[in-house]
Order: sequence, then structure tokens, then C-alpha cells
Amino acid sequence: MARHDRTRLPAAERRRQIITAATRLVAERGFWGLSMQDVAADCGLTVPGLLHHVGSKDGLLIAILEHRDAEDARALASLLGAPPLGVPSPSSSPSLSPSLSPSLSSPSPSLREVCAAVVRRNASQPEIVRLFAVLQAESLTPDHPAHAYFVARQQRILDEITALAKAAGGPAPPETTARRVMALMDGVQLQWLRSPGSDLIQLWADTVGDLP
Amino acid sequence: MARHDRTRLPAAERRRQIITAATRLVAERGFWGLSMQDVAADCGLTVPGLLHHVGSKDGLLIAILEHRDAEDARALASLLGAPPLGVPSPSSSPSLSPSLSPSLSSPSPSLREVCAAVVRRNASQPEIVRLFAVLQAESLTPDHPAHAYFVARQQRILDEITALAKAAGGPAPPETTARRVMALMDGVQLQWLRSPGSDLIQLWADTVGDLP
DNA sequence: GTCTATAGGACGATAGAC
DNA sequence: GTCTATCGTCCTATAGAC
Repeated sequence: MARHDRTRLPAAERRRQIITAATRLVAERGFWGLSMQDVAADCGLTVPGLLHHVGSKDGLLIAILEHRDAEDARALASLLGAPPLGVPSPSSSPSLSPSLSPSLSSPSPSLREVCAAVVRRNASQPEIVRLFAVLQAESLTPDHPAHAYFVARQQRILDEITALAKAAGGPAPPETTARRVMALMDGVQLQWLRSPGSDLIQLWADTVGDLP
Repeated sequence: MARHDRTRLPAAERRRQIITAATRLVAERGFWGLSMQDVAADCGLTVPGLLHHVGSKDGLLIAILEHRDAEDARALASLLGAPPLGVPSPSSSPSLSPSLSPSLSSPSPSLREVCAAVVRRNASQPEIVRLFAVLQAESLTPDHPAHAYFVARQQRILDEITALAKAAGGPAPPETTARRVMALMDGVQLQWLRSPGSDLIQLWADTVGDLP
């Protein structure tokens, strides 16, 4: 393939670059604190150049979240497909992950195993975890552009853990276990992000106690 | 006492009004999304009029947090002083509360009781809980004006719960119990705020399980 | 696909009158 | 204690050339 000038990337590549830069900036300042000018500068673009690709500031946020969903879907495959000698799997959703379809070809892993796998991946991408922590809190207000997204996300994740908990069959009702696991995951990750040098995997193992 | 015109309140009263308005606005938009103009308008002031009282935008955030600390201290008194027939206690820190001094005149309540009391109070002031949820996430970045405040706050709260857990003497190490309780509290509150109509007290009782 | 130019505001903050 | 006036900066977005 022929190379392009430094100032005229193909659209898909440029879009990926924009999303990468914007992800970091949103994780640091939230959506309200995000400046299109900063994103553009990070990409070596002017603001109109940036807007050509994402349409608007809201459009940029949507692009970020859609990209995360896609990455999470890819992460799911390698996460549940090959646990011991993993394929270079790229990413996973910070607070419990993508759509865990009810039955797969491989024997479905336990709730404890899925949590451990998610935690292991999240430990390697604190920036993404922080992105979700910040947007999750910021979007509590109904007029936030990602409000509906995060309401739906919470329900989806609760449903997925509930299904896993049902299979595991602990003493508590599956819905209760799901709420507890999700709360612990979110809370422990906040503590981790606020303690530089702490180890999320260790923190999770210590804190979670006995999971069904 | 003589009444003042509507446009010239005494400083203390005006300050209280400003903090009340700003608390609501920060809870909705975070610090980066806060506009001094909005705060001023809410108080029937111009921006310079507002700045006369708080000095700067950072000064306003500091005022909000100092006011919360003071309210939390007052809440502690009535919270631990008279559990059954409570004095009209005003407020309490959303994620585990003020300085619980080691020994008081009244017999120190158990960890479970303290959590229940904090949850009961937080259930009555979702706006304050959201204020802390938003600032807690936003301030993960070291350059946030409240970063140091929230790092110190996490440590203080962990220490306080650890002391309570030590007294209660469960099976797990007190520090581990403290981390678990704090994570559950933060996580459950996030779920509560994202589910309109849900009951925090019920949610906590269901989710927390057995506490020492 | 990226630019320049520019519209049209909102922002935080200061100076100085009353 | 509050105002008007103003500074200088930042912001998102559009129009239109290349």
C-alpha cells in the first residue's frame, strides 16, 4: 500500500487516532471538561478538521463509547475462548464486561473466573477504567449525553452477572449477588485508581472474599 | 433584627445561599462543568458579586467541601449521640462519614449500626451523595483542585472503618473489611442514583450481606 | 481530508464606582 | 455588598477555498 502524507491520513486511521486521544482526555477531564481544541491539537489537526470526522462534540463521545463496545466484544472472545494461553486480547469493559451469551462451545466459566479475568484485564488499562469511572458519575444527570447509555449498561451488566450467579448457585438470590459483585467491582476500582502503586488484582482478591 | 433589602444580604447568609446553589450545580455538572455565571444567576447576583464572596472558582469548591465537612461533624454528633429518638440531625458524609473518635461517652455502636445510620441519612439527601460521587471520580486526576482532598478522605474513611471492624472482630482482617465496606457503599450508591425510584436502605440491606 | 476565516458566545477574573 | 464595564481567553460550530 502506498504511504500518505503526514497531514492527510485515511479516514479510518484518523478516526482511530482521534478516539485514542479523546479517550485519554475524557478520562482526565470528563465530557464537560473536554475541549475539542485539545483533541484536535493532540491529533495535529485544526478544530474544523476534527469536526469533519466526528460531526460534533456529542458525536465524538458517541464514537468513543461505540469504539469501547466494539473492543469489549473482541475482548470477550479471547477472554472466554482461551483462558490459559491467551491470544493477545486487546481490551475489556471495566465494570463487568461485554455480552456474556448464555452458552458457548467451551464450558462456561464460573462467576469467580469471569471476575478474575475482567480484573486482570482492567489492571492493565487504568486509563480505560478511569474513563468509565468518570463518565459513569458524570452521566448520573439525565441531561448528560451518555446518560441513557450508562443506564442501559448497568442493566445489561446486572443481567449478565445474574445469569452467571444463577449458574454458580450460591446461597443468596442471583440478583443480589449480581448487585454485590458490581458494587464491589466499581468500588474497588475507585480505591485502586486513587492509590498510586496499588495492585488491582491483589486488591480484588483480598477484598472480594468468597464468591459463589 | 432589622431586615435587609432583597439585594444586599449579610455575608454569612449570602455565603450559605451560594454554597447551597453551587452544591446542586456541581452535583449536576461536576467542577469542570460548573459555570460561575450559573451560580451567580441562581443567587440573584452578577459574577463579580459572587466572586466577592468566594474569591475564585477554586475558592468556591473549597467552600463547598469545607461546608460539607462541618455539616458532617454536626451529623456525627446526633448520629451517634441519640440513635433511637434522633435530634433533627442535618447531614452526613455519603461514603463513610466523619471522624469517628475511638471512644465516646455512649457505648460505641457496631460497624453494622454505623453503616445503617449512614445509609439512612444518605437516602434522604441524594443530591449530596451525587455531589461526592461526581467529585470523587472527577478528582482522580492529580490536577483536579479537589484531588488531595479526596485522597485524604479515602484514607481517613478507611482508617475509621478499620477501627470499627477491629472492635467488631469478624473473620477477615479489619483492613480488608474496611475496603470491602467502603467499596460496597460507593458501588451501591452509584446503582441507587442510576435507578430512579429505588430505595437505598432496601438496596443496602439486600446487597451487603453479613457484616461483622 | 484539511485548511483559513470567522461567527457568536461563554468563560473566569479585575478595576473601580457607588 | 453589589454593580457596570471590560479584558483576554477559550469555546463549538459553519462557510467555503484548496
